[in-house]
Amino acid sequence: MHPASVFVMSTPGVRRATLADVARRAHTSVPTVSKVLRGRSDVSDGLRARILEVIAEVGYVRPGSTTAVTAAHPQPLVDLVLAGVAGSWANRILIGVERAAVEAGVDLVVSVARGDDEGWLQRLLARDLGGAVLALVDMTGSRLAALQAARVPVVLLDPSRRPPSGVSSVGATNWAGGHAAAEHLLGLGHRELAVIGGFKSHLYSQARVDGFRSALAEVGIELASERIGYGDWATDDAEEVAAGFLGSPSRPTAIFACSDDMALGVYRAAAALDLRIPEDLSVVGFDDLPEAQWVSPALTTVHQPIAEMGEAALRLLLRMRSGSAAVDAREEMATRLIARASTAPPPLRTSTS
Amino acid sequence: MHPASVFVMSTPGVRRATLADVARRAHTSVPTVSKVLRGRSDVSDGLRARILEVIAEVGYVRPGSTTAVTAAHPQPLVDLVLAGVAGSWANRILIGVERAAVEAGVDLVVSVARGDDEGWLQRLLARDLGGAVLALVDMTGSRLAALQAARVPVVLLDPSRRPPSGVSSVGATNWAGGHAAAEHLLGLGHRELAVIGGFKSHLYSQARVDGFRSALAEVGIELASERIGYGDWATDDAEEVAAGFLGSPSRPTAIFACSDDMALGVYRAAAALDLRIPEDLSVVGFDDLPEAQWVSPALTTVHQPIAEMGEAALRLLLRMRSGSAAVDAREEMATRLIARASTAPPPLRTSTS
DNA sequence: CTGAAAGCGCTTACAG
DNA sequence: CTGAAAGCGCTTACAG
Repeated sequence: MHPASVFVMSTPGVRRATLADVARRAHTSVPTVSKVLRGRSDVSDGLRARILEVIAEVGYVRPGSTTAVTAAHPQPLVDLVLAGVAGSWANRILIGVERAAVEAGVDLVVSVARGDDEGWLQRLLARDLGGAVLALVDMTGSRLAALQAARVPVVLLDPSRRPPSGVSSVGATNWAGGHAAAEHLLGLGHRELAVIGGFKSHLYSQARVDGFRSALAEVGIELASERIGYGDWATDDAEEVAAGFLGSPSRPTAIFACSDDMALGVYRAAAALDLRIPEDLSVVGFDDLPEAQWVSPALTTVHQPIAEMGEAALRLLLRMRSGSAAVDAREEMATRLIARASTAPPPLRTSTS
Repeated sequence: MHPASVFVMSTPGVRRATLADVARRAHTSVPTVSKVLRGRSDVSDGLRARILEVIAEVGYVRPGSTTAVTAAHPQPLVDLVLAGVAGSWANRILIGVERAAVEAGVDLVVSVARGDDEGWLQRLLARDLGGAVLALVDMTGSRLAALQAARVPVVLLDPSRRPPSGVSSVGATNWAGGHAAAEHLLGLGHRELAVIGGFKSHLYSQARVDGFRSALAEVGIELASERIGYGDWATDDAEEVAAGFLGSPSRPTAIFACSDDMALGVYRAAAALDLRIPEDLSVVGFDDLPEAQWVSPALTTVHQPIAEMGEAALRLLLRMRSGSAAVDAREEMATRLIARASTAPPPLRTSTS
């Protein structure tokens, strides 16, 4: 770097360059730089060239210029794109992202992407923003490509599929969460366990089921395929799957549902068979939605730090933008089991296996 | 072209007004005018009003403002400023405002204003956006003044105090809601009623209490002053007030709490005295938060269409911006009583009054 | 609260 | 050509 850079005390980007900065680095005076900027002819070609060079170097922009307002926002905008803004999941994401945005002094543009609507993408590209956190369930390759081509830094928040290389993401420790659910049930004495996963193609479904299975394997329990079911993440579907488990002769004493919504389906299936929770059946969910505290009995579940994931996503984005983080980072926030009233030791059985 | 030149077109041939011009005409100093423009609070209301008048009169525009740029290329951004982003109230506002924004094809910048932090205001003024919906509990006159001086259209969402003239707002029919609560309880046969309001200075508290009182007066029941209490909108404070009502010899058979949070305080006070709801005591809340459905017994409450208020606020803002709505409009969205399990006919009494 | 004073970033007029 | 000096519009820090 040029030795004269010693004069540029503050970090570039924090303080906007002034005419004085340019003058100093070009070894000339402020009035002369002003002349160059105003297109006056009474400046020698050599000096003008040197000044123009420095102007480009330090990124000087005239106050009030269009570039100044559009490109050099003192506080840039960052996008948060959500599949919807209603619901606890979206709200907690927003809480976290907003918290980090306030802290960093950036403003947040919140867009909603519904189905095939690409209005948000067009507007985002038109605005030429500082970056985007995408909390979309379904992020197609073409949309990502458009963002990459426009050099918009992007972080995927809890993507359902493995992101393409070169795309950063933030998620939760799903495997560890499934593992913790199994350990909790094993610790209570359960040996007859079943699991209900979500869509098989979803990363977090696979990871939760795998973590659960691994913990069982560690104590020598093989999870039979009849004890693994899959739902569509929603209550109704899980109710059917649970009914299948509970209606079989080798009824499990505990079920791990990979979402709280699905755990509620297990509640319903148990109620239909007059099985009491937790006396006859223990249930563990995943997510820790607000409902988990309200339902009766209160649901033991694996807490996902959703707001913290949002916070981490925005921070990662800002680090990527400033060049201090790789563009294909992956961060995972820790999950933890919250023991409530839906789990207890298994009922005593007449026949011991 | 200098952006400001577009604005100068409105007064051709005339030198652009400066702070000094404004100061002179307002018989004050340049620093004071500067303060008003930046939304600082340390200017007296009278002086601020005079300065704002002169600013409008001479058509002063902040240099470097993007007014011209925005006029040439309307950036479809609108601000939503919230006191916080967590909680059901904020979330429902956001849902409504976002819905209307998507519909209108504008993007939403969500800012959080915490206490005395004025970062959001500085950023908003720097961006010079298409307008702002302010869902702040506490909107000081100095901040509004800065927005008015910058010609940013503004709509206050459910303001706690009557907005100054020239400022639009959207609220709920609070008086009608209090009236409906009373009618519901009267219809069940209650004659011994009490009410718990929120902060006396809050518009919506006064209106709810007044509506309640009016409905009683219509059937010839005078609400005694011992039957009117005030809390701070929160559960704890309301519990104390309710304990006072319920501990008195002339115990009411029904209590109307002006917020759901306060209604939960009534629940607690009743539980502490072994009073059953609704057999011994009927309770009506206000807001219809999600909790109202989850608590036991489910709370009868006055529903506030919060998302719809958000929607209305953004629509009003866009109409104001396009000139098809007055800048001092007031819209009220209808509340409605949702009867659940916390209200029933009053208990039979041995002594009839 | 109010505004005099100092300061900042830029422009203008002009001496060399 | 070049840049010191004066000036302009605005902001900030602070005395009263």
